Amino acid sequence: MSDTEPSWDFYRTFLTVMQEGSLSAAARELGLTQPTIGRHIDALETSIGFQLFIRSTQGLIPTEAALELRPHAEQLAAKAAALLRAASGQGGGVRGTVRVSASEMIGVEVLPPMLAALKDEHPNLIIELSLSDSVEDLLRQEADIAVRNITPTQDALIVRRIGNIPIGLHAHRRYLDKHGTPEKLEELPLHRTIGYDRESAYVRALRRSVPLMDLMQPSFRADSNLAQIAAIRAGFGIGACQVKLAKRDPDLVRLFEAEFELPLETFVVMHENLKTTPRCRVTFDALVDGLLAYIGR
Amino acid sequence: MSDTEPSWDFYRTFLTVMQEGSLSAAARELGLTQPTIGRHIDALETSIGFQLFIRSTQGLIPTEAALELRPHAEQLAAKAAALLRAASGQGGGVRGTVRVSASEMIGVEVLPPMLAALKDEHPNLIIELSLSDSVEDLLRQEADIAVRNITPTQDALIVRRIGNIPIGLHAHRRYLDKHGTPEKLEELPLHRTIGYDRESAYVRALRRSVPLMDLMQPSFRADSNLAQIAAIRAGFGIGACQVKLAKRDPDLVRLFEAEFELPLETFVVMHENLKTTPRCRVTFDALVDGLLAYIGR
DNA sequence: TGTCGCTCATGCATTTGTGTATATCAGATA
DNA sequence: TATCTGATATACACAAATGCATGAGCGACA
Repeated sequence: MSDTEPSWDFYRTFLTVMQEGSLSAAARELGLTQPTIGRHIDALETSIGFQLFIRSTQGLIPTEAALELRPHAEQLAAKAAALLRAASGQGGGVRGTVRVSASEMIGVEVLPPMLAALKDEHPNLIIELSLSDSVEDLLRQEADIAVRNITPTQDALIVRRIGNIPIGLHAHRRYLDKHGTPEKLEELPLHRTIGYDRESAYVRALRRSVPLMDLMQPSFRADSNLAQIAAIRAGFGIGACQVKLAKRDPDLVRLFEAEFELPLETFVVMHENLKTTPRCRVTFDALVDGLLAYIGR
Repeated sequence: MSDTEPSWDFYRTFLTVMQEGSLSAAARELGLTQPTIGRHIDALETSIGFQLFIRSTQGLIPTEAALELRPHAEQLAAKAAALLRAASGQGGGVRGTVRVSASEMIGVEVLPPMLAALKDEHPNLIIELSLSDSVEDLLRQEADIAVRNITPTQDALIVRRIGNIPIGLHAHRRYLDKHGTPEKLEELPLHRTIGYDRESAYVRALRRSVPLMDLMQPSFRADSNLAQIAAIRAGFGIGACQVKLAKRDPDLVRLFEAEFELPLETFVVMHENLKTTPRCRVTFDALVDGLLAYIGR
């Protein structure tokens, strides 16, 4: 065990090897060569005093220790990326990289036009969009700004409440023509429905507020809201999706408009430290304005 | 502006230069030479595309940009240190480095015997003690375990409430012999008292709960509780300190035992991810047990 | 079985980075 | 003014890290 601190570059190499699964793949990723990567890992291992990988001819198998160090290396990488983003914003005016995190649905269906307009206004702005629902993004600085659907509990965050995005039950006209349009909620179990795959916290909360959900045995299960809306559009059956999104397609029919509507609370969140940073400031404002317009105030 | 990501080692060099104020000092700190440090900074500057320091013959003056990047580099360093601590704990059993954060008072007067006993029990444990009251330590992983006096609001933390450490007014017998012992609280303004220098959040809360405090114009002001207790011990005047600590010195007299007692809530806090880590687990337990014993259950 | 594609390991030439030594400048002190 | 101590910058030699080329092992597939 050497007494001197290992090069921080070794941590990056280590993480890349963990992510890619082999020295060669990590080398391609980092723009280095496989022998170099191998030597980095060797050096890191001797430095910390234990083995990180079991070498095999079909790749590297991480040891327990390596698995335990991985999250640390990921956080390190997140910080390094955040530093680089901060650096990219230097030089006056609105410039540099801003990283936005949003759910798949919001990120794919709702944000793009807003971000496009923002880019038109600020040509020097580079926008990264990370599709994730993790609440910890901002604190780990994996993103600068997040669009979230639950109240952020953490301090040190600037939270702007947008309002409720209405969720309704929808089906494609083609499906309804073939299988009939349910008149009463009780008929729902007789229909092909689209639901969640795993029992996430959100789904459990949903079950509590809508007891009816328990009766439904979805014939199409997907955790991805995007996959769900794709299934609705494909005429697979009846599913829940944002009312505003469904309205864009004239062939999507809303069902039980009076009886069924879930509110999806929406927030735009940013770390307090970034509020004076021009690139984050304008992006935050643009998202707030855009989303307010989207829900129709 | 180069397109390739700078070496993470450059970040470490940058931070050290910021901390030390010169290339030469940073070189000594890092065990490298001044030309090497200079080249690192050069490389980092060309990589991010703007100047970080204005060179002068008596050191380096950081630019605005450098000042803005510094906190990012510090967080990066904290993460790197946390990774290394995690690595130090590998290998089975209780081993490696654990970093404890506590207030000056607790860290100097209360913890040392507990930590000594802990070390006796686990010889392979290396204990780092960081004296700080910052609440963000744990989230930034600047420490593994913290002893705090306010309720931690953040999620993802394991919080163990210890109880209240009683704070009382005390003076040295020598002072009382010379200036008399106040009989009523109203006499306090006539005495030499010891108080806080700046209006911290804690002091404001204290003022609210003890209106009398407003009448006192401390003749000795210090933010450091250690300095305050030192002043009490030196017979400077009347000040507040932990009752348990005062009891250790037979010449310290408690005043207004019936009328004045502030509770100092105490918690031991750890990040949830560390609860399965042996070195953190045993240290957490030792601190909880030790502090419970200290307040006398 | 032979070949292709992937992997890691190793020897060697080259590039890159580092250290040593030195020059230069600014400020404090006698 | 002379001197000492701190700082950065630069030239040059050396050490260290990297890339290249190659060898060898394993699995998929024809």
